[in-house]
Amino acid sequence: MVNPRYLPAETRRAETVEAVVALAAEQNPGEITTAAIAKRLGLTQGALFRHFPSKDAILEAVMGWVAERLLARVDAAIEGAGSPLAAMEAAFLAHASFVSEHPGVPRMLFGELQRNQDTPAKKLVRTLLEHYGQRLARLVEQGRQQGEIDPGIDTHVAVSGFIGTLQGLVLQSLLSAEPARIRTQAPAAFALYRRGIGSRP
Amino acid sequence: MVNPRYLPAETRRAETVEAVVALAAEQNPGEITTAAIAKRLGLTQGALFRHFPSKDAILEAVMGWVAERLLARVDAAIEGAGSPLAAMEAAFLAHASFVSEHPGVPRMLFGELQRNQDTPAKKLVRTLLEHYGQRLARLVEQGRQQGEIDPGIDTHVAVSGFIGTLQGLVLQSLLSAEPARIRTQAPAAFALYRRGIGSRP
DNA sequence: TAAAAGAAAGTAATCGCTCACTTTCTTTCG
DNA sequence: CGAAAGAAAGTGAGCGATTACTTTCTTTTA
Repeated sequence: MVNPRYLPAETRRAETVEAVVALAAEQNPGEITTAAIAKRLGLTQGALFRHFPSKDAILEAVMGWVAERLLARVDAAIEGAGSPLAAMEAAFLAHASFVSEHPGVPRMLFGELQRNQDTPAKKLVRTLLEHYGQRLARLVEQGRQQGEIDPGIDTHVAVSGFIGTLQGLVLQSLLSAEPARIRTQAPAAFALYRRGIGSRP
Repeated sequence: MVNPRYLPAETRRAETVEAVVALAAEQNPGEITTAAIAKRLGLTQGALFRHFPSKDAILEAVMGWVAERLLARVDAAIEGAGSPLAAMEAAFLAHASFVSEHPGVPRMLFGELQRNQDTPAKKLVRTLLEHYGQRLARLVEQGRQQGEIDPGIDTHVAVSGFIGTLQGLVLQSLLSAEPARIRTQAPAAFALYRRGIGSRP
């Protein structure tokens, strides 16, 4: 946070996004003000509007940042795995790791989904979850074909359970105020989920 | 919402709480204003403060309402079940049913947990989840002793998974904007969870 | 190449608006 | 009638956004 002033616009926008992500880890995302963002950047509040036309545009940029980073890490994890079920585990752990590093992210996503208006930021979240769900659904079907996943398991239920299991970890970390727990408890949580969907010998 | 004016204070307070719960189903709980609550009651905004000293006091009353009702229904479901695992299923379905009727409730709980300040309402949510977790943990241990639940399953992980599975349904309903889905998909979701924790023959 | 010109980035004050809460007066009902 | 409940109007604080101006960086040109 010890940045030089008069940064080029693109750099400033990137730092703004990261400032919001950091702030969301410390306080209710819905209560983040433009003044708080500016203070973290060492700027005045009005300066933000040189780089973003509105506060919603800032949130939109943040959601784009999240979607890009999260999907990239999940995709990388999937790619390196040897089987569908192993890919799901790798994705689960990568996601947990990402959320552990950025504890404000799931709260922002959830908070954005709750808004009644259909903001561009909200649309970004929906497409993110859509793409995420598609990847998972593909893995579930592959796993079923290869005999790793029980044929009686419905794909949609399996996907919902995957995300729910992660969300359970997020909720726990919200209660304990220890984001690191998401990462440490992730393997055990996935093991439980794996028992649920896995085929039986 | 076609109420007579000049209700006794206690009745008015109860209606206020229900109005907030109803509003939370339609819009972001964090953006519910006292003016919106009053409008739903057919009152002027200032009249609310005849019955509650502050907005936070209203939220606190709402959380108390939720805790009482939810735990009562979950407890009733548990009591009527024949085995620990059956009790968990009954609790799961009762919870899903409750949330289906009051879709704003999980969003309010989650939103309240996110606040940085330690409001009385937030404390109520924490104790609610604590009590809930205790009931579940007891059932898990009983189930393990009776051979219904796999001895290798960690109690804490099982509890977190239970709540997470529910949270997954909530998230899905948030995306589809169909609260009824929580109820209809609940049996399949619990079946998946049950496979995860159940003992194997 | 160095000074001038212009573009880009930031400041500080302020505006319009919304919100939670207060105050004063009025209505209802036992 | 008197106490409780509500209406109506108002207060002050905080918010996002705008504006006029200043500072810094970049490009042009004699």
